[in-house]
Amino acid sequence: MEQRKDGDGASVGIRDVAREAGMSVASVSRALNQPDLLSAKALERVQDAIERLNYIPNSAARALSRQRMNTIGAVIPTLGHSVFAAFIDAYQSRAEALGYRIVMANTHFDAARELAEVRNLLSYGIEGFLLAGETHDPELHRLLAKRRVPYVHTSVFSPDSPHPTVGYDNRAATRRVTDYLISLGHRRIAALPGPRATNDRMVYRVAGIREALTARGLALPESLIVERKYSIAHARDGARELLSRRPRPTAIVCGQDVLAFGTILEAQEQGLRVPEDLSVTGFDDVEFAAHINPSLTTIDVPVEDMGLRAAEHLIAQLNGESPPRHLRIPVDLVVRDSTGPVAPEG
Amino acid sequence: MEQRKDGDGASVGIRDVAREAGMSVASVSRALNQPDLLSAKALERVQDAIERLNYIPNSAARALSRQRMNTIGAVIPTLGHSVFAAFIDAYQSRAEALGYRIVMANTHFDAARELAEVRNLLSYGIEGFLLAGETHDPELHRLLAKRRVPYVHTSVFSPDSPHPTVGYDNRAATRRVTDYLISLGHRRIAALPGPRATNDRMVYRVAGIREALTARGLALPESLIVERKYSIAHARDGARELLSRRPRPTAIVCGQDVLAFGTILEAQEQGLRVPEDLSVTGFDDVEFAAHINPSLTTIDVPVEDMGLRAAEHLIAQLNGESPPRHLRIPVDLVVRDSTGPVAPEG
DNA sequence: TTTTTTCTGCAAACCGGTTACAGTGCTTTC
DNA sequence: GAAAGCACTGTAACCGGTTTGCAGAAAAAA
Repeated sequence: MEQRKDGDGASVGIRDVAREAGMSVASVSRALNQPDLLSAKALERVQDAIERLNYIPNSAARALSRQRMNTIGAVIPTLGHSVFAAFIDAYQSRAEALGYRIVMANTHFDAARELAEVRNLLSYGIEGFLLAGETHDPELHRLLAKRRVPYVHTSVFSPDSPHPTVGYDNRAATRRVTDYLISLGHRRIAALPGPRATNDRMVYRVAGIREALTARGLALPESLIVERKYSIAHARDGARELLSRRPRPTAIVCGQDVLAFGTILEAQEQGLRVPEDLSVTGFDDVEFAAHINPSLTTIDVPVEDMGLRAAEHLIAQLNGESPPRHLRIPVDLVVRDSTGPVAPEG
Repeated sequence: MEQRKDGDGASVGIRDVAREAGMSVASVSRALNQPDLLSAKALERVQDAIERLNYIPNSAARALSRQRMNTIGAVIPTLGHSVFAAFIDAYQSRAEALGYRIVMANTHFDAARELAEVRNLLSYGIEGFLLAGETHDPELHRLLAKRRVPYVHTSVFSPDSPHPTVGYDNRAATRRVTDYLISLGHRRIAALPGPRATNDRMVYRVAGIREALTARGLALPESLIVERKYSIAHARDGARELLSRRPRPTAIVCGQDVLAFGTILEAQEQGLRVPEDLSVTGFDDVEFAAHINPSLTTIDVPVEDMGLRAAEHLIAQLNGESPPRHLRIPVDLVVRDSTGPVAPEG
């Protein structure tokens, strides 16, 4: 068949190394994979030969033979959101420390695209998947189940789900925020989540707000829920809409810090004081949250820790261990200056 | 040898598909790779069989046989900086559209770690590398050259470099910013870059400031250069140091938007008005730059475009084409409200 | 020196696609 | 009607490590 082969000895194979070292291919392979089985001097001879020839094993051949790639996937909406970026950064670092490589795919909040990506990565030999959230095309889980490929849903904690989760309880988090606002005297509370159709965390976060309100006999009417994409400009637009409602809400619970930042800017532009005239809360506690003016009351999510745990969870599964199916990452309400008591009725 | 094999028909091979379709493996392979060579009905029979068996080709085998992985790497400092995240996001999207996958590695601004990562990814069969900046361990280039693996330096544009670059001229960018400040009457201009030892872009940016000043007979004394890591808190600390110099600088050119944000906050905390008492500039034009108060004068870097171009550049090389060795990504000075004329000497 | 123990080599069969080369059947042309 | 041409399709070698069971060798222990 005559495969392409560089003339310059660019491709050195294990057989070449064996010849150079004056040993068998078996020994070379053993030197690489089970060095304990070799005598010290044999090992050294092999390593010298490897060095001399600048041999780098062909990992496709290795993967084919071993039936493992030592690679796990990260299938997330987008790196454009700092929360995901920091999350994946930690995931990657931990995975690497454990001997795994990361292949990344972005879904851009599109379930069909997510399925296609997973299929693509499966064919690539990916051995485990990190998925964002827990709402996915059912075909996706069917695929993974059929191939027995481990996976973990992240940014959610759902102890009753049959699917492993490593994350936090989104509903409880916004319930807590809302409870806090209620305790400050707020009664007319609005929600500014991200698009719920493509992000189940946002569904839960809105549900949490509603639960807290309902528990106190209050309501979250549809007119006080406005969805906007995750940008400051979109957020301002959404805030404008909410602030035009009459009576005006005294607090807005945002699904994310960027949305909250936009909301504060819009309120200030309209001459409203935050928090005196309007309380605003965020979610995630990104870096700027503590530094904007007023500083943002938000939910702190330890994304680095979550990324690290997700990697460990997946790799434990790959090693045949059975880590706890669900891992809760604790989140905290961080009270800063964007929330305050409701102003006395004017 | 008895390889591990799931009993549940989890691993369907091309031979199984061939059997199911009643055709040869060659035909199945052709159906996947050169469908034109097959008759319509044959193609359909194969596709049906693939569907029925839920066949996903094993890409390790494919890579072994084809001698290509269709995978390129992204070796960057960290995803924690939104600029890199957006950059890689675009890179990944474009690469995927062109049939390539991305494997990521973070160096955390450590050259030794970078070399190790590249070695690691080479053994993985990575066919091309995106590298951040142009200062790297010489061994790295030796390795890549020996194996004839294409690569591209990004975020820099160096037409005289022997190494391909896709990026912008950092020096010219800060020269422009500084010229602008000088035109506003500023004479005592300070620099707040990120750590230069681990980031050559910062070296160039400082050089650009100095060049502009020197051209007007002004100077950038070492006492007016303070390096700080990329966080708001570190930036505030650095700004505090610069603002304690006497006479106080009237403008601070920051190496990055986050640093500029911190500088503005610190100035405001000290009771200085921006831009009346102090002009501040950033670099990158991240999302918040337009929205903070005052909005930030900065250099707009089209990172998405750069990511896309980097992917195209690399893949063109892989296809045996010879793209222009150096590609300049245009950057723009965006004048906003954080800069203004220097106050009349009080 | 003898008996163990510890290494090392051998040679071939994998892993699962790809593809050069050799058909096969069917239509076209003289 | 035979030869030639064409469009498909099948066979089997190959990519480059890994593994294996046992035999032979070297080193360590007795």
